[in-house]
Amino acid sequence: MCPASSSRWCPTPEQLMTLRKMYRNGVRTPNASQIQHITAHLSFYGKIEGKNVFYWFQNHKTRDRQKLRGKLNKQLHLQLQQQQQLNYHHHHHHLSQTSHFLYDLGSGSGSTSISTFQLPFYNSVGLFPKRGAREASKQAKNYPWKMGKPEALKENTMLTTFYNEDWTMMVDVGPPPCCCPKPLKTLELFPITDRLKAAE
Amino acid sequence: MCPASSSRWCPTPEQLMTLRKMYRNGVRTPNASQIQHITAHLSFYGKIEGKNVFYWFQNHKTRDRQKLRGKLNKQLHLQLQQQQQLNYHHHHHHLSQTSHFLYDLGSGSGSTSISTFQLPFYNSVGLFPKRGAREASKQAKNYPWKMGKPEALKENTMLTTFYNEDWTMMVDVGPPPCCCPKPLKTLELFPITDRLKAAE
DNA sequence: GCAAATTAATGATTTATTCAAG
DNA sequence: CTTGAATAAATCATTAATTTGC
Repeated sequence: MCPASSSRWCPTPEQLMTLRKMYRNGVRTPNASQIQHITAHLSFYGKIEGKNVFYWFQNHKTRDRQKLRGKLNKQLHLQLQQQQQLNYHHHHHHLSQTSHFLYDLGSGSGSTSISTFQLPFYNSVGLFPKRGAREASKQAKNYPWKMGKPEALKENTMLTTFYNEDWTMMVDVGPPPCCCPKPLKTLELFPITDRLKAAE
Repeated sequence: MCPASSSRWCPTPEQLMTLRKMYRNGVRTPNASQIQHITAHLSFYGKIEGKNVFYWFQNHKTRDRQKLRGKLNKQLHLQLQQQQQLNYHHHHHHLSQTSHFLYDLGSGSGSTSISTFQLPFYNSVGLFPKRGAREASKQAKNYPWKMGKPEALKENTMLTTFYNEDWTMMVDVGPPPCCCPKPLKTLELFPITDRLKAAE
């Protein structure tokens, strides 16, 4: 165990047990006060500093999340594959019909219980007089997701490669007024300005 | 997860990852065109509709704000507490050497020649050049665990019995409004009035 | 059995974010 | 637009587990 001249804290079993227990009980990011308490009391079992406690919770929380995420990913892997295959078929099925598939997926791929166009929006807006006229009018329009088909996308046949960092950036920035300058598959659609902040 | 017959959208990990990334990159309220893009491309990873994207951003934005607000409130409380503690420390700095080992272990064990007592998060990061950052940062940064030694503990001679389930729970749950039924020493320092969750 | 070598855990730092206040 | 405050994610670095060759 920790060499006498260790440069880092080595929790004793008791300390570890205690920290874990606290974690289980919901402690995640103890504040300074709590850290002090914990440190003070754990110091009974061995050398320990406040920062050790601080770091321990940080790391434990993070790694717990990671572990969980990994699990979920694995669990979803099968379903994912299935979905992807479905999508693949779906895409291929419609591919011959050119532009249709894209927005079809967008608004119709789901069970689409709803006949599309009523809903939620009205809830949030119409019911609340609070909203200013400006917002109301803004939302009075069709919901965003009901829009027409994005023509620019219809020609994209390489989804697998299309989705990438650049695309993300592009979408992030928000659409510049002009449309695709170059009709190439991915990047050309959106002249990437460096500004990441989209206008609100 | 999502049962095949689920009535609501269950984002796949890839979808979630992508959405989060876009959020991080600044997307907040994508317009219809953007939603179409996003939906179309995310549909590659699984079933998804435009409204899902729309709602996701709505909800994420809202919840992010809520979370932040909560955090800020907490921090306010913290700052106050810490200030109080600082004052306390200044007044009682040399009170007793008896159980010195306790807090000494807590904050003075390492090189840590830091003079403690600086307000946490009085962070002057960036003032220090990259190299030697290790040493420098030790002094430059202030973290919650940099707070003063818990003087209150100095007089606590019953750690063995004090540290128990109850204490753990106390720290975990966060302090109930009422103060300790048992006036133990350590508790006095932190009149934990705070429900960790402050008023909105 | 036992160390050197290698790998897995995990402690400690640094970096990149977030929203909103100024 | 910039900055404040505080992470949480990513990364670095050291310790513990373990494997391996003898």
